[in-house]
Amino acid sequence: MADVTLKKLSELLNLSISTVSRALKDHADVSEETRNRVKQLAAMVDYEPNTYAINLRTNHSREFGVIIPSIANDFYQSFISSLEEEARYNGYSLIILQSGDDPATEIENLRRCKQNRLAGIFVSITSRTNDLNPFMRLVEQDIPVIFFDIVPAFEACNKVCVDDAAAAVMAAETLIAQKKKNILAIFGKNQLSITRKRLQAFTETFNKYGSDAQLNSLHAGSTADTFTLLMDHLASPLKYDVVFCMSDEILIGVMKAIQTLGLRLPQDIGVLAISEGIIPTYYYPRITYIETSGFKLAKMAFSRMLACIAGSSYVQELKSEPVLVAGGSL
Amino acid sequence: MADVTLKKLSELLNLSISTVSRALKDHADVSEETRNRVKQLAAMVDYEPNTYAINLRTNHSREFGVIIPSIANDFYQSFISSLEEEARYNGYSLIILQSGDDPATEIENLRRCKQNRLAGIFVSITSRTNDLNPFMRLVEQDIPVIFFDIVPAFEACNKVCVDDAAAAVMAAETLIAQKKKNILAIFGKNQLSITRKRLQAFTETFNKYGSDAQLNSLHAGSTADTFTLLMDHLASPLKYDVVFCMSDEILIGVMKAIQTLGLRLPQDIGVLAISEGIIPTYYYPRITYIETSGFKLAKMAFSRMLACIAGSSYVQELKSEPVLVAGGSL
DNA sequence: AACATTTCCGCAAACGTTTGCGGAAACATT
DNA sequence: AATGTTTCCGCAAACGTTTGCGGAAATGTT
Repeated sequence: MADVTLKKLSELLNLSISTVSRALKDHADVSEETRNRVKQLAAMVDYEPNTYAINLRTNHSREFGVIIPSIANDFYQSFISSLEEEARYNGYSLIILQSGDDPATEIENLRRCKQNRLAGIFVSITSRTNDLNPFMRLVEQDIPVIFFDIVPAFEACNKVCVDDAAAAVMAAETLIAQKKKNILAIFGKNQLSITRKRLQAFTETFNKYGSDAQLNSLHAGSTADTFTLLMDHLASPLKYDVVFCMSDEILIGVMKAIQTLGLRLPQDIGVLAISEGIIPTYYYPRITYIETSGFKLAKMAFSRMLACIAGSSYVQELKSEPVLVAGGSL
Repeated sequence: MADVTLKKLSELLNLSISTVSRALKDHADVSEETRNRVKQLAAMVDYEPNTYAINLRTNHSREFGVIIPSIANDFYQSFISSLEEEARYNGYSLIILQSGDDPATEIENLRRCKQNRLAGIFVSITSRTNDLNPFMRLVEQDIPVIFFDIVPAFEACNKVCVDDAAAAVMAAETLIAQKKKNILAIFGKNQLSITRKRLQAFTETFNKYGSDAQLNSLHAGSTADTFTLLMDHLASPLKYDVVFCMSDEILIGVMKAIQTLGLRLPQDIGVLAISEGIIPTYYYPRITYIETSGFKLAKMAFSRMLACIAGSSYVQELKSEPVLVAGGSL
């Protein structure tokens, strides 16, 4: 029952191994009749090609590596979910490796990818990664590397990421269009590049439109930070008509405060967020947000990967366009 | 630069391939001196064994398959995160395959695992899976299969899952200890086995303790269902002093209603849930919940897998004990 | 000094595929 | 009828590793 190989098939059919192999892949060098005989028997005995042998012979596999800081994150969750679908549809599999935001583990994961001779690697670097050489060395060995989400700032490499500036611009424009006049905007840690990009684009947009809105931009390092900050700033008398949240983490803190204070959306105050799209559905009414979902990003990353495998050698930097998803919080 | 093999090493060292191979794995048949020479050169030229060849030769790989309905789920997220850590620590990798709650895709994924000759498979079956034979066939081919979370009801197989009954009992006991008298309990779809187990254990516990609490148990199919149901049942005059939520999905709907109605935790009403542990932290105060986290489950599943690979042939059914995590909602 | 034992290493087969090449048979063209 | 062309198939090498076996040299035992 166990392992049926090309050899066994060839013996049963009085053919050579080569002919059986070619027949199974519809090679023109074998007659239609023989092809059918072979395929029929193969189906009957449930022949399955030995992937180990194929990999060795062809010197490549149909597996991609995915290196991320942690899978426990809404963004990576949607990204991987979408990427896996694409991969499966194209006959590839995904190997997941978490770096736990530790550069050393990241290097170790990279080594494993190389050792397993994966067909390509998708990687979202840790916040503390500063040596990109190990990644570049893979590229030199013809293993395509696609950076996504958190990508190196300067290096010439394939990058696929959210258009942070565009998302922030869209947020600002939405608030301006809604004629909000007293805006409390909460951003993440100042040293993160994502924070700087979003903050800059956000404020610049208000200037560009010559808006007369009062804009108060604050930073919060975590959900808990945001909560205490907001409990203070949203205390009555209420000075704001809307709160803008740069990320899901912040949105959660803001909503905790709003609930605790008994404020109601959208009558008492409006809320607009930049979000992966999961958290906003947890509230009633649903939060209006600018989507930076991993789904689209994954499809872009995957098609870029296929292009690389097909031989595209130049590098490319792709950005996914944000989309406004209307809820009832504005 | 590219591919350095045993052959190249052997030529550089004037040794045979076999000796080099053995030296690298500290085989006793090669002298200490030679071993060191070999290892030194190998390190210098950055030799990396060809995994394809090793797999073919040894006829097994260090990769596990993980088949789940969808990765976009808090439970699977924590499960996989934890499982990947364990695997990596033990030199294994994880291949993720989503079935999209479609039995046909599930079979296809299973076929791919078999074809890729993975070392073992972790699987959480879809809600519509009823033919377990394809899985059993893998077991016969000496590929261990560990079912987790959603497991087959009757078949003799390795199962690792949450102790649904124990979690429900703990929930009931908590409510009784808190002397709650008017309980609104929301459960999921009645046809799901998880619902039946939790509902039964929950109500039986109240009977067992001879509680005089008023218990109203309702079913809701989704978050939206729960919301509309609760908007009705929690309308004033408020008849309940606590709401019990069987799952995260239900908790979200309940909280939406509570927020919309402007009820405050825990003064106006209490909330207790059975949860994966993420959602309860999204609210203020944090929701008190019975944890059924995937972390512990993953560790149990992995060690069971290792036992299977080591030759343990009997099947085992493991349950993870739930834990009460106190928040401020009771 | 003769023999037995240990130490160390190489030969070669095997794992299951893919594929370049060559060749026999069948067919088509003069 | 002789030649060129096409159709169909098999031989054998190659991918890089592991490992049983055998054997030469070194060491130990009478």
